[in-house]
Amino acid sequence: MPEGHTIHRIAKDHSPLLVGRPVAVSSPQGRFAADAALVDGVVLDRIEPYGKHLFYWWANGLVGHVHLGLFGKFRVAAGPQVPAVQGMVRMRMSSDGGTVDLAGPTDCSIGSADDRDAIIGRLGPDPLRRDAKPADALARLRKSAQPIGALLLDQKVLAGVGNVYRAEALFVNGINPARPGKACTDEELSAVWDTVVTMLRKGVKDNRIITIDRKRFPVPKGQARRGDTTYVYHRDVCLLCDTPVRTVELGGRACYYCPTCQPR
DNA sequence: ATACCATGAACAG
DNA sequence: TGTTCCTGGTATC
Repeated sequence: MPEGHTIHRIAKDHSPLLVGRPVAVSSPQGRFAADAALVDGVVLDRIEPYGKHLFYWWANGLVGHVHLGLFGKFRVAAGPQVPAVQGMVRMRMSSDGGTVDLAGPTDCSIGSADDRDAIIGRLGPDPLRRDAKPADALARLRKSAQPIGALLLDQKVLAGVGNVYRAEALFVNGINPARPGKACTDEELSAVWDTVVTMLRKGVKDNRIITIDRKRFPVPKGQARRGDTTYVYHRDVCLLCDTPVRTVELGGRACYYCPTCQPR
């Protein structure tokens, strides 16, 4: 399930299978069929990740857009053998390097480079991109009266953070999610940005979300269980202090936090 | 067999 | 603010 790290990892993993080759593009499920025909058999030049979005640069000048949303998933089969379709496959991309199937995306469409620019124009900086300018995100956080928990989910502020990383990034910085952005210090806000960069990069590397850093926050003996991956997200009690975790609805979703470690 | 839930976001009003 | 859409895994009957 996708936050920004998933998207960057997908671009990394799928590129060697598809980029630089002609790709057969189809839509077994049907809804992408008309668009698929626009790029069927065309060489794929690049897969570009930005925040939670993927862009497919085709050699004929068209640019595909995929947004996984909450349910979107890829299935990959390396090698030239094309596997049988399983389940609802909106888009299938197949080359002699491998086959990639996409199911359940919020968006899967073919457009122009201008369409791609328009989408990115609506997004804040992506902490995973080298060209990211944190100043843009920090300025928005600093001036907003909105709760920081809502701001971190807002893709116009910064692109790629989802419900897990927002909770965890606020936790390790001891910030209550309901605190307005403008009530945070510059130091706190830049620490949050740095945390998000570190966490997302680790997510790309691990190909999953593990935010626990035992060097930074030693976990009390007996508190940790095998398989723990977060401090507060989706937990009953705080990993560090055992206080019951609470949630507050922010940005339309439940934000997990520890009332002890993140006082108001 | 059915209900419900999930790391998301666009759109209506 | 509420509604809608996308899929599949797990829980519940």
